[in-house]
Amino acid sequence: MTGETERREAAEQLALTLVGAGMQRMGARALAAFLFSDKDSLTAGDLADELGVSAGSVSGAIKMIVQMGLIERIYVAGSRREHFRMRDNAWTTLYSRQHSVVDDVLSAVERGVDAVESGPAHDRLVDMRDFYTFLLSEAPALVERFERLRAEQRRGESRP
Amino acid sequence: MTGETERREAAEQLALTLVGAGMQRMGARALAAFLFSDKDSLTAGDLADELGVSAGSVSGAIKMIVQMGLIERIYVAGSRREHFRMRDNAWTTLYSRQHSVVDDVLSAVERGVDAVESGPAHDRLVDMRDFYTFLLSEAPALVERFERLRAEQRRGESRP
DNA sequence: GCGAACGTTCAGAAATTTCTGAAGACTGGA
DNA sequence: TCCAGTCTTCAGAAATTTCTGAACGTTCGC
Repeated sequence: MTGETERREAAEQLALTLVGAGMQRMGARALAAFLFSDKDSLTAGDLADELGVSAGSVSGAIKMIVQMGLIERIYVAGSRREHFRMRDNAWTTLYSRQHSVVDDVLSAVERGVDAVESGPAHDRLVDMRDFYTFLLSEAPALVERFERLRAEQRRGESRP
Repeated sequence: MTGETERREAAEQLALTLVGAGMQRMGARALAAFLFSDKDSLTAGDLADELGVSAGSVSGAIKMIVQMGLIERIYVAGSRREHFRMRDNAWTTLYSRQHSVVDDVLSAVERGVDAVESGPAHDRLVDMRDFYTFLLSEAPALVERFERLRAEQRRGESRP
């Protein structure tokens, strides 16, 4: 709908929001660059130019969002450089991985449940454990439902 | 099951895990103190003693976890101090509030969808929007399901 | 092998966050 | 009104995180 300036601004705006949501600054900016790029893939050098930061920063940012499962390396014939692009199922992947953080919390809560005699504190810890256990148990079905829904939408679009 | 030392250790362990999950240090320690306490309520002074930190730090930590919806102020007859305790539905509340962060992200994504001509970037942004919109739409039903489940469990326990 | 193009690592600089302690504000009792 | 107890605020100190730039690998073409 608009020009390059608006695109950049929207990208930076999204990056800022992600930082507000707890993401690291450079990782968020790099992610936004991937989201908003019409190229098939970006290299570390592309990112450094686009974001105006050092190669070192880019290296760290890429490492982070690769390990979050949001981008992946792809091999481009005839290019020696490392190309990256967003993964197809980036968001459902991210959602699932975030639950491993919940797993860690749950382990710590479990330890608390064991360490505390029955009483108010014990009950509170059990409540916390029960809720997050429930969340974990429901997550896969949620993702599955989303994917089914999306598949249906796609079918619907292709025969209009 | 054990003594005061184990309880403290389990509390500090949980606090550390929460920090790893992105929570602020002092807020996490205060929250753990509430979780692991058998008292009906804690005052700012109690917390400062328990955690061994300044009144200023405690003030900030309490403000934070109140605003997260995890603890609430209660009025204790005959005491001039401010008493706090964990809220009954702390975890479902937290889960729901976290989604207002998602709301912010969605707004930024929406802006991106508008700012970008159709093409790969546009498609990517639409994908992202669709997933998080789906998550938001499913959250209330998820919480409701949990509460129904818990209510059933409680009924089961009371007539054994 | 050699050299050039890229990427990574890491020590230190810069920026940011977090904590403290002192000063101040509020509350209820005398 | 004054006072004592309690909590909040805020400037600056301390700790932590983040970024840079230079040195070091790696890889590929020649």
